[in-house]
Amino acid sequence: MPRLGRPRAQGPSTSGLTTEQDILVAAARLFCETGFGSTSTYAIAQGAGISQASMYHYFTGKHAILLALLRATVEPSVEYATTLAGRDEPADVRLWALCAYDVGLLLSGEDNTGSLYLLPELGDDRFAPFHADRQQLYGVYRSLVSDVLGTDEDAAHPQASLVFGLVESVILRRRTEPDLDAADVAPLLADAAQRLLGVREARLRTVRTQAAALAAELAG
Amino acid sequence: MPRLGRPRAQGPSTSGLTTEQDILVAAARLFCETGFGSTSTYAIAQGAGISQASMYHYFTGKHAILLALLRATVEPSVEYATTLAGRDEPADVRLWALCAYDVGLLLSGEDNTGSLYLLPELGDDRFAPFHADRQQLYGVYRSLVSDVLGTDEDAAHPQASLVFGLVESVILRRRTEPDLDAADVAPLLADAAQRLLGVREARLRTVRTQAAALAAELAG
DNA sequence: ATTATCTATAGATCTATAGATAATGC
DNA sequence: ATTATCTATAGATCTATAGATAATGC
Repeated sequence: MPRLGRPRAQGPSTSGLTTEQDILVAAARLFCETGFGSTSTYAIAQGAGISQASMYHYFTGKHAILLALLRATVEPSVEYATTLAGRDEPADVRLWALCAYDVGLLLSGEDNTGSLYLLPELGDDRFAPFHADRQQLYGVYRSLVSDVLGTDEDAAHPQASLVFGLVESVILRRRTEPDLDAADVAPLLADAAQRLLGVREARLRTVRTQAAALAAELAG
Repeated sequence: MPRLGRPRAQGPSTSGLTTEQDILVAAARLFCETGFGSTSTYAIAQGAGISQASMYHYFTGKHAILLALLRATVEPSVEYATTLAGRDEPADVRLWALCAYDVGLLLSGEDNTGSLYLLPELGDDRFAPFHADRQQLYGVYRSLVSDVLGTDEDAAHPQASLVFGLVESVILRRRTEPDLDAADVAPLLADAAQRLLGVREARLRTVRTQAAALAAELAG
C-alpha cells in the first residue's frame, strides 16, 4: 500500500492489497467468469478501483495480466511436484499426494483460477512461458506414473495423460458445482487415479496413509 | 446451395455447403482457436466468404451461432446415451460403450468443437438450453455408474463426475496433442473409467468384448 | 416478387497514449 | 523530484441497421 502518488478518485483501496494485486484479482475474476476477449481493460480497471488508463502503469496490456495470473496459478503446483520428484517415497504414494495437492489448489480460492487454463486465447505465442511451466508439471506426473506402472516414460504417456486430465477435470466440474469441498474431492480423486492405474485396494489403503503423512510433512 | 439472391462478391461458396453452414463452420474454427469474445462478426463472415452484414440474415448475433454449435455438438451424445439408457445389456458394458463413443466424438472432426464447452462465456443465460442438454447427458452417466456401483443415483454422483470429467478431459488434451487417434484413446479411456470404478480385470475383458459388439450393433 | 447478398454507415466500444495533477520525499 | 494516479482523447474496431442491388421465380 504505497502512500505515494495522486490518490484514487474512487477513494483508497479497501482490499489492503497493492494496486498491482487489485488489478490481478479483478482480472482473474473477470477472465474466469466472462472470458479474456470478452473482458475490457475498462472493466478490469473498474474492478480494481482505478481508472482505465492507470492499468497501463502496471501492465503493458491484457496479455501481460493473464500471463502473470497463469504463471502464479501453475507455479505452486510445479514447485510441489518438483519437491515430490526428489523424494524417495514409493511413486504411488508421491503420485497420490500430488493429485490431492493439485485438486486442493484447483478448488481453492474465491475464483476458479484454474479455468484460466481453458481459455482458447492461450494458443497465442505470448503464453508460451505458461505452457512450458505446465509441461514441466506434466513431466513429473508422467515420471511418477511410469514408476507406478514399471514402464519407461514414453510408454507411460497414455495413462499419465489420463491421470493429468482427471485431476484437471475438477476445473470444469467446479463451474457447475461452485461449492465443491476440496477435502471431500481431493482424496476421492487421488484414489480414482490410483485405481485407474491398476493399483489394488489392499495397496491403496497403505498408499493413502503414507501419502497423508507425506503431505503433512511437506505442509508443515 | 440456393441459387436465389444476389451473388457473393467473393465468388460462390467452394465448400458445397449452405451459407448457414459456411457460417457455422467458420465460427466453430474461430471460437475454438481464438475464443468467443476475441472473435468478431467480421472475422466469422470473412471465414464464411460473405460480408459481415450478411451474417445477420441467418443469425441474430454471435450467441445464436454459438448456441447452435453447442447444441449440434452435444446432440449426438445425448441421443446415443438415451438409446443406451433403454438397452438391457449390463450397466458396465453400456458405460464402456458410452465413454468410447463420446471420446470418439470429441476427437473427431477438423476442429476441436468440444472445446466450445470450455468457453467462459457459457455462463451467460442465453446458453441455458445447452446446459440442459449436457445435464441430460450427465444424467445417463450417473445412472449407469450407479448401476455399476450398486448404489442409488445420489450416492453415485462423486464417481460419476469423475468418469464424466475423465471423458471430457480429452478436449483439453487434444489442444496439446492435435493428432490424437480416437481409435487408440477411446478404448484406453473407457477401460480407465471402468478401473476407476473398481471393475476387476477379469470382468473388464468381458465388458470390452460385449461393449464392442453393442457399439457395432448401434452403429450398423 | 422474392431472395440473398451487397455497400455504407451510425453509434458504441475499446485500446493506448499524452499530458495534467495531487500526493509524498528530500 | 518522484510517483501514482487522473482526465481527455485519437484512432481503431466492432455491432447492427438501413437501404441498394443482382440474381431467380412467377
